[in-house]
Amino acid sequence: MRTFEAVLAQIEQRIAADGLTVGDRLPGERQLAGQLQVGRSSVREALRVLETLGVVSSQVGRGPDAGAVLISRPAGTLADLLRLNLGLATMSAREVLDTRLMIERWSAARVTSAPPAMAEALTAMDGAASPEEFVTHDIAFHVALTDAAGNRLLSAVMRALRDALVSNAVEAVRRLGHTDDLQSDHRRIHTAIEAGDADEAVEAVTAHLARAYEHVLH
Amino acid sequence: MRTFEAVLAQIEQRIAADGLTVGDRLPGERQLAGQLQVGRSSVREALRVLETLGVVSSQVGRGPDAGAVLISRPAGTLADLLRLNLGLATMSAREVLDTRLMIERWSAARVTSAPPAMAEALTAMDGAASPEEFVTHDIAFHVALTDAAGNRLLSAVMRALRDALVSNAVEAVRRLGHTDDLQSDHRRIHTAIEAGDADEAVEAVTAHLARAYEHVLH
DNA sequence: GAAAGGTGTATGGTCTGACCATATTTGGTC
DNA sequence: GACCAAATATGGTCAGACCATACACCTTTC
Repeated sequence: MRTFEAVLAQIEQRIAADGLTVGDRLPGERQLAGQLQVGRSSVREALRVLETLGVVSSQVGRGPDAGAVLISRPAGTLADLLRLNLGLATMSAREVLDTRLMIERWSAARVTSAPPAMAEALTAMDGAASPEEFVTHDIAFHVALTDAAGNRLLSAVMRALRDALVSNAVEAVRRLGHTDDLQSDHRRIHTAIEAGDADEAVEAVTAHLARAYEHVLH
Repeated sequence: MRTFEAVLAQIEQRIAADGLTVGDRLPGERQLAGQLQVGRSSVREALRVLETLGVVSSQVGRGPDAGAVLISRPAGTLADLLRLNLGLATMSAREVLDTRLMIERWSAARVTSAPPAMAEALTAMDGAASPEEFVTHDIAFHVALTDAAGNRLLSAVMRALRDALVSNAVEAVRRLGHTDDLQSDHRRIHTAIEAGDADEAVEAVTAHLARAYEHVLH
């Protein structure tokens, strides 16, 4: 086992044993290296791994907030994961989009009321001047839908999908030229959720994404 | 921007520009450091990030296979992500299990034929002597179901969920004492898929996981 | 006493150079 | 041709140094 992996295991074990939680600080790199009898570079590589996994955040300087602080932000890691694996062609855009459809259908079937963020995104989309702006609010609409389902893991995945596909979406809207159909889809989804009609909400989401797929794929 | 982040961006840009794919090699750490005019430690931290994301694998020694080779193994990263975030209590076991239910329902609705791996896991479960052994084959059964749906992203997520929850599952089976009900569920799922009855397959998966949930949660 | 400013210091970030273990390549030897 | 030893390129690790940053602390000033 490489040294930094042993450090990783030690840190993880300490988090569990000491009951550390979000906001708590880890010892400094030099102190950690001394305690574990390893070089500072090995500690740094372990911390880099934890940072990549969205578990710690390093702050320079001095004071209560300096050093490696425990956080929990899996969305960024997921986004990197999707982006790089899409780049290596071991995942297709089709698979990513199908996953999104699955999550949104699941969410639409479970939300009991439309969150304010959905209505806000809806009105903001009306005034969108550019494809970029439209996609920004469109994404906010769909993320709000997922958030309303109350599953933080799915919310994180949805945000990652968003980041991985935003450029495709902007390009698709640009090719499409207009957003009237997409907008009416949005209103249909919103209305169904506000009415508490889960089946209609699922159907509306499915129809909306099917329409969008035609323009995103290829 | 930190130096290693710039290195990261450069490497990613190079992968895209040169059309590198799985199996291709990156330059050595020293050579990369020289090309980018940075220290070797910065290159190493960047490579550590890529390794964490399941995109490169480093081999020591000399020869065609030595050095940083491009791979694509997102499952390990996802497993680490879930395990650490479960440890920090920003995700609950309930949310993870609901995600699994969603994926398995989605998969059950789409598979057209049961893969051989499902039948194998089914017969292996009959002879399982310990909870550990039973869970091993149970997992193989469910992973095979997801694999049959043909979405590599979902397969990777399913494998990550498996790794994150295997200890919970073993404990649940131990408490339960017997696996008769779970086994009959498995046969029902398998039969439904072989018969091509998607609705029945989804219903069987839902009932099976609902039963399992009672013993895993709390 | 309070405000302002300067100094000290602990932190992460980076670089350099060295050494080790490993695994292949190379070249010599029988 | 087969075998063995040396050279070499690779990642892995360590030690030490220096930098930029941001807070802590003390001094000065009013």
